Amino acid sequence: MGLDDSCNTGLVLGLGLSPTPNNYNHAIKKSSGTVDHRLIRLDPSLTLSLSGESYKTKTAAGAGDQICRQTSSHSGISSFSSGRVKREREIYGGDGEEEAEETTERVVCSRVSDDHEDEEGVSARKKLRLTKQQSAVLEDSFKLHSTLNPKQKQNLARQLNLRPRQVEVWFQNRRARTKLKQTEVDCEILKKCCETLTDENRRLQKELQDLKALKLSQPFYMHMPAATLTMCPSCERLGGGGGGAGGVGGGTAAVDGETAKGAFSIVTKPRFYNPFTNPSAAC
DNA sequence: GATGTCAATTTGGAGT
DNA sequence: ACTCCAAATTGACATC
Repeated sequence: MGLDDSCNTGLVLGLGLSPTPNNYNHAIKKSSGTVDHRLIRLDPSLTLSLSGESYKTKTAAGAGDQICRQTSSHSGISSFSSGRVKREREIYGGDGEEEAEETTERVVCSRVSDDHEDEEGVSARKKLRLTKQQSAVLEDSFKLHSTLNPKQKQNLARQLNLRPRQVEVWFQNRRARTKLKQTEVDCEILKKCCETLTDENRRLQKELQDLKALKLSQPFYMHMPAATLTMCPSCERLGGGGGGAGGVGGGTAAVDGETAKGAFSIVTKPRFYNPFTNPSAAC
């Protein structure tokens, strides 16, 4: 609570602008660096390297971790797939190599962030809860860039006394929350749009019915080709209504020049209203 | 105890 | 092979 109460991430809200699973993913990815979804290049250089030696030692530490975790993990069901091993490598080596040796034992067995434990004096089993200050800093950072490059991740981790992996997870979850909220916003907009269109459709249907009723109520002579007298509702000019099913070709010419003499002497063939040549559109 | 929140985990796809 | 990420899920914790 309070963490994402305000979704003021600076994201542009709007239909068609929300990130879809695919373009969102592509928008934030670049070949050799990380870029946020606004395409701001943060750090073009991506240098994450490990020597084989340090990798081995840290992986070995991870093995110890595995045992420890299975007894102290808050979930207790971590499976440690191959992906998990990769994670361990990242957590304990990849980003914070200077403190990896120091923290391996500590982090591995306490499982929960030690700073948290220090602050609140809770057991290692208690779930980590970021402090308000940590959340605030992360939020600020997220406002600047919704993705992190390794350097930024490491800096944040050091600043907040968290593991880089925790920072990374926080950003992942934060992006997920942002997207969820965006989806909700889009859904609301679509709902309103649908309501508007439904109303408009209803109105047009009614208008059509009124026109039909009006047409039926006219005397016989008014049943003469009505389309020849179509009047543009906006400019109130008489239109030719040409191009209809019955009046292809000479229809328009028949109206031109003869209109002033009256409808009866003009039209020789019935003409039908063609919505695609609606005089209104021509105005 | 039902529910919501959130950190953490798992899985799978994409890029290199 | 490796990294990064999104999406789905799990489980601890808070709130009512």
